[in-house]
Amino acid sequence: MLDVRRLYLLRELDRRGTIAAVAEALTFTASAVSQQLSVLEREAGVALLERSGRRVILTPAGRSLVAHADAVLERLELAVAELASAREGIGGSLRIGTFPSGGHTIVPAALAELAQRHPALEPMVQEIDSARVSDGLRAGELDVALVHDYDFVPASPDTTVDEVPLLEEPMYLATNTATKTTSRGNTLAELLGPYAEAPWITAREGTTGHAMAVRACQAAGFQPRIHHQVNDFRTALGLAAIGQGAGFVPEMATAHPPAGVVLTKLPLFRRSRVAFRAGGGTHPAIAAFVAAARAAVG
Amino acid sequence: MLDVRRLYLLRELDRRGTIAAVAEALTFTASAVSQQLSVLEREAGVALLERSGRRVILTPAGRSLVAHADAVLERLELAVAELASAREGIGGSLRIGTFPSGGHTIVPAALAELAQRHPALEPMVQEIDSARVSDGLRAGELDVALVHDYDFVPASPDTTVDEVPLLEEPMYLATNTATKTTSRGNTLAELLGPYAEAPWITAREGTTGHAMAVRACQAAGFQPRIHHQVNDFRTALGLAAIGQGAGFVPEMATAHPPAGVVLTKLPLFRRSRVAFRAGGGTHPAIAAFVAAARAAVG
DNA sequence: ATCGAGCATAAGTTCAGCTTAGGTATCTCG
DNA sequence: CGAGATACCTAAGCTGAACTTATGCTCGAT
Repeated sequence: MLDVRRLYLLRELDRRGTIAAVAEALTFTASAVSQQLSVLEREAGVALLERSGRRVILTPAGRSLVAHADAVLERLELAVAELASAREGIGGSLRIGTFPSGGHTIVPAALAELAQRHPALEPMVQEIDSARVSDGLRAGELDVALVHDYDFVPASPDTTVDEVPLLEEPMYLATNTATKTTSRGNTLAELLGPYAEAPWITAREGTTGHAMAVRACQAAGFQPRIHHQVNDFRTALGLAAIGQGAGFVPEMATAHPPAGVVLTKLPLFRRSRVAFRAGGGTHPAIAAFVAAARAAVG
Repeated sequence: MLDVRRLYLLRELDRRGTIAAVAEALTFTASAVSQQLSVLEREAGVALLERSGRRVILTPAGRSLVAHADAVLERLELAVAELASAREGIGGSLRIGTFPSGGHTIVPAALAELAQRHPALEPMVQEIDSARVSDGLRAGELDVALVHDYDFVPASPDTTVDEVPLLEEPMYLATNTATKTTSRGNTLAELLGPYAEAPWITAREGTTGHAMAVRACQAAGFQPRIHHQVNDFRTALGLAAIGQGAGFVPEMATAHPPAGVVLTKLPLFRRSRVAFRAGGGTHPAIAAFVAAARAAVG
């Protein structure tokens, strides 16, 4: 019988790219991971890895084995969820990951609801970059996470993670009274066009928020001149208010804008979702969090 | 992560009924099995077993966990099959189980075919009672097996075993020239009725062949007086030939009947199939055996 | 009553799987 | 182009999980 722990290592290698990264994530030494993968390969009787420069890559056989590993681990997750729901009551710790603006808004409301309904549950919140959520879930560092994506920046599909939609909110263009121009229409190009030469305020490079801003401007026909890179939407609004440029903010951040800001609703959306390990959706603590998060967004 | 080896033990306990039987089948001590199941139960956080007299039975939670174990192990079997097909060539040992009359006829023909096509494959044949085939497959003592069932004796469905049909053959009533009566019809009752008071030759008590004979006679309206219990159809034909009674034989055994035997085709069928572990159907050696067996039965 | 079957627990043993240590090949950068 | 960093592998030693052995307890059959 194939050892599922070794299949798990193979899967992590596929996702993380190097043995060293797998070892680091699972707090082993690289040697241990290498040895276990060697054993797996010997048992398989087929080459699963091959060296490529100083790293290793999976052979086709290795990749198809990862697909089986995904299926097996998903089913095990389902079994764990069922056992958890068989235990009476919801309790224990629940590790929650969230993107920063989710932390401000959805999370406190959801946690208040959750604490009231399930006092034995100990939520542990942790801000995390959306791109690292999948790794965190697989490694067991997180049980559930709030994630989002934008138009123009589709999330890459990931079979190891299940997601339930939470919220779809329009993005707003934040400018100020001085720079505001009367728009001639309400397509994205018409709304953004007047700011083709303006300085822009975006999220930090490498984030999906940044990519969304760039691609939205490109779709409107220009390359934005980015002056400010801040992840905090309140800061972005503050900069826009004092005429430092134009920026994108989600509806969630528009509740109490600073004086002088002008907000224009855009035909551009951000979708927030709750993510968890594939098969984990029936886990009572996760299901309770999902329910609380949905209640929190109304 | 749940340990799949422990889930495997739980599944075997569900199938075999006692910890001692599981231990015996897997060549462990009962103590080892008991300890591992205790650990599984502790990890699960739910009662999986409860004592019932001097044995243990699975709780509902335990049984539902077994269902997950079935799914996981089936997927692992699929992975193993795929790895085997990725290895170039078909070789290694293939453990074949067969019921006795299959051993006479189908198996030699199939093995000749198999040896010609795949000389590196080492078939290992073993006669085995059909009732024990499922256990043997799960325990890895067998890779593939010829099994059969009869009308009136349906095989109990088993999710851990996949089967492909091989042959459906009519059963024959074997009598001799002296005792033969002219039948007035061709329903089972009409054909068997004249022998209601005759002595009968059946397979040994506890086999499906025995159960079939009894139930067929009951369906024809009488309780057979069983004088001889032999599993070997040649022997049964020999007894019938010398006027020792009436018996049932499958078409497969009617090729060269002894002198004096009268064979009457009955509206009663025996179905032969090839069985293997669920998920194992794509294993190249198993697929090759299935193909050879189908070729052998024409 | 007695005995065997079945399971659990305690204690001792063994080996799979880990770390440490050291070596090789590859990539990067001054 | 040489030095250092990175990534992996192998050898050797160590540790704990999982096994066996030994023992006791309970239940059911004779």
